[in-house]
Amino acid sequence: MTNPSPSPLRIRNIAELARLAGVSTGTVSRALAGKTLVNTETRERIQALAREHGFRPNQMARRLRVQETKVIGVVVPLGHEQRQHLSDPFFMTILGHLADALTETGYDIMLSRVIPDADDWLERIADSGMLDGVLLIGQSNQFAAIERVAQWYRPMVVWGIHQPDQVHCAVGVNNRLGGQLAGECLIQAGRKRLAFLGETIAPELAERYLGLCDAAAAAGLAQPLKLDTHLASDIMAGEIAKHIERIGAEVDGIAAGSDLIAMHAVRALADRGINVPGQVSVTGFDDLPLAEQTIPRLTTISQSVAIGARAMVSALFERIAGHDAPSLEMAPVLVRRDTA
Amino acid sequence: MTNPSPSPLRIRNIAELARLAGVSTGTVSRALAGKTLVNTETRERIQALAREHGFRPNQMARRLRVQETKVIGVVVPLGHEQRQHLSDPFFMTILGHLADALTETGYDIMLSRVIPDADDWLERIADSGMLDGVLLIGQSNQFAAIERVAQWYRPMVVWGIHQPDQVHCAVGVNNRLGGQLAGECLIQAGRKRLAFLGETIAPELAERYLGLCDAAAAAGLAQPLKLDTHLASDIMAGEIAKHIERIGAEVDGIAAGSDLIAMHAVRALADRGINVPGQVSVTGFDDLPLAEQTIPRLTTISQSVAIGARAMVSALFERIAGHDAPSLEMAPVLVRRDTA
DNA sequence: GCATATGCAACAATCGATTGCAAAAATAGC
DNA sequence: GCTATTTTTGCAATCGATTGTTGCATATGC
Repeated sequence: MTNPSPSPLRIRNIAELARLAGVSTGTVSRALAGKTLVNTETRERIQALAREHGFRPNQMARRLRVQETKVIGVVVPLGHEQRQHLSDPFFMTILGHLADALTETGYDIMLSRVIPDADDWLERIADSGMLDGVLLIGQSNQFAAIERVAQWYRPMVVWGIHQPDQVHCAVGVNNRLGGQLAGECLIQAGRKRLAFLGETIAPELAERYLGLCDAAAAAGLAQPLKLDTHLASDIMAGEIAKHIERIGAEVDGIAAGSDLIAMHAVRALADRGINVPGQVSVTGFDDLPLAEQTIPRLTTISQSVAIGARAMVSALFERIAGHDAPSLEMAPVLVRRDTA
Repeated sequence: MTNPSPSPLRIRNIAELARLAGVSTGTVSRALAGKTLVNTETRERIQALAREHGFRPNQMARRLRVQETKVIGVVVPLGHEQRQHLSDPFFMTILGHLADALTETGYDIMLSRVIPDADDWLERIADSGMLDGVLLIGQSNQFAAIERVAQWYRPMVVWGIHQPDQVHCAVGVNNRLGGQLAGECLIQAGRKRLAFLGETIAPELAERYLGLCDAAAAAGLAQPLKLDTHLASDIMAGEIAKHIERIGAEVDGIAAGSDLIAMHAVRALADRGINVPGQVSVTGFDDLPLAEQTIPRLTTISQSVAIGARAMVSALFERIAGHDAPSLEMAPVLVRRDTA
C-alpha cells in the first residue's frame, strides 16, 4: 500500500515517533526492527504509524551505533594514467559484475576514482569509518601503498597480480602466461615480427609483455617491440594510429595490452588499408563483451572478469568475517576469433 | 612523509588522542580541522600526533553530527528490465561521466542498482540519511514513484524525459525529435519499409518510436513495425537475430532504440549475408563511444551524454543549495556514419 | 591599579539511532 | 491471595565526532 498523501507533520526521528505513539525510543527502535521482544500489537501499531508518516530511521546514525555500514568501497586508483576515465570499458565491465554480486547480498557500493596524489589516499579510504570493506580495481603504480595498508587493514581485495611474498589479497589472471598465449597464437599464425602495444607502468601490462617475450624467445624470434600508448581512450586512438604509421610493414603480429587497444589497432590498420588477419594478426586481452562485437571479432585472452569479480566478492566476505582468504590466480584462456 | 612504521598502539577515536595530547576532545577536533581557534603550537602538536599514529576521524560520526554526507546516490532503477545489468554500456558511459563530474567536486558516489519490488524503494533511498542528493539514471516504469518522492525531496535529478506538468527535475534529450531524425535519415536514404527495434515500456524508448512514426507519416509511409526486444544484452542478441530472421526482406530501414541494439542488428544482418547499408539501413541511438568503434561505424542519434551528465550534476548542486533548477531538454543531433 | 578586551581551552549538549539491564506488568502456579 | 515466572517496556549508556557557551589566564587601555 502506498502512503496516499504525505502526512502533514514530518517525523524526523525515532524520538518524535515515540512521543506520538506514547512509548519510549527503545520500543520504537525494536518495533521497527521487527524484534519479537515487543508486544505484537504495539509493534504493528508503531509500524503502521511509521508507514503513515513515511518515517524511516536514519541509516547514518544506525550504522554509527552498530559499527557496520553495509557499504563496500570500489576504488579505481589511477596513478599510472590520470586521464583515464571511469568510463573505460574494462573498469565498467568489472564494476558491473561487482555491483551485481554485491547488490545481491544487500551491500551498497561506494565508488571512488582516485588520483593518488597524497600518499595516504588508501589509508584515508580504509580508515574513513564509512566502509565495511574495500575492493581495488587494479594496482596501478601503487603496489607499495597497497602493501602498507594491507598490513593492518584486512577487509581488502585487489584485482591484479600476485607476487611471491605479497601481503594483500589479489585476484587476477596469470598475466605472464596470458601474454605467452597471445604470443604463441601469433607465432602459430606464422607471424615473425611481433610487437606489444601498451604502457607497462601498471604491473599487469608489464607481465603481459614479459609473457610475449617468453613466447618469442621460445620460438627463436627477436624480442618483440614495445610500443607505448596511454590508456585513456581519447588519447589512445591517436597514439596508436601514429605507431601503426611509423612501424608500417616492420611488424606482422601485434599483441595488444587490452581489447580496447586491440580494437583501435585494428581500426588504424584498416584505415591504412592493411588487412587483419590477412597481412597482420592482432590479439587483444581481457575478452570484454566488446571483443565479440567488433568486426572482425577480436581474438583475445580471456580474463574471465565475471568469475573474477565473484571471487573478489567472496574473498572479501571471508575477510570481513575475520577468516583469511588467500590470493587467487586464474588461468588465462585464448579465445580464437577473427583477428589472429 | 609516509608514517614509516604503524605505531604500536592504535588510536581509535578522538578521545584517545585527546588523552594522549593532554587536551580535551573539542580541542583535538578543532585542531584536526585546522581551525584557528586553537593555539598554533598545540594545533601542530596534535596534528603531528595524529599523523604519527595514523589517526583519522571517523567520517560516519562526523557526517551524523554535521548532517552533511558529501555522498551522492547514483541509482539505476530496473523496473522495466530486471535482467539488465549495470554493465550495460549506456549506464556505464553516463556513470563514468557523472563520476568524473562528482569526484572533481569532492563528492563520493553511492551506486545502487534497484529492482523496484517494494513500492517505497525510492523513499528508502531518499530518506536513508546517507545521501546529500540523488541522481537517477532513467525513469524506467517508475514515473509515478519518482513524482511522488519529488513532491517533498528536492535534491534529485533524473535522466529521462520531461512531461508538461511533471514535478521532478529531468535532464535528457528530446527523444521524440530524436526518433524523427532517425526516421528522416532512413527515408532520405530511400528506405520505405521501416521498423523500430526496442522495448517501449521505458518512456524514453516509447517517445523514440513515436518520433519515428511522425517521420513515416510525414513522408506518407506506412506505420513502422515495432519489434520488441529486451534490454539485457545477453538475451537481446538472440531476440534480435530471431526478428531479423522473421522479417527478412520485409523491412529495409531499421531505427534501433539504442546503439547496443543497433550493433546487434547490424551483426545479425551481416550473419545472414545482408549488407548494411547496401540493402538495409540502420540507425542507433545514444552515440556511445562504441558507435564509432564498430565496423561499419553506426549512424546514430547523439544524446550528448557527457554534456547531459554535467548538466545533471550542476542542477543537483543548485538544488542541494536550495535553489530551484528547472528541467533541461537537449536537442538530439544526427551523426551520420556508415550504416545509414 | 583597575576595568576591559582578547586568546585559548574545557565543558557539555547534540546528531539519531541501538541495546544491556532493570523495572513493571501480565500471567501462571498452588 | 500470594509468590514465581514470563512478557513487555523504559532508562540510560553508547557509537565518535562537532560546536556554542563558559571560564580562566594573560594582555591592553587609561
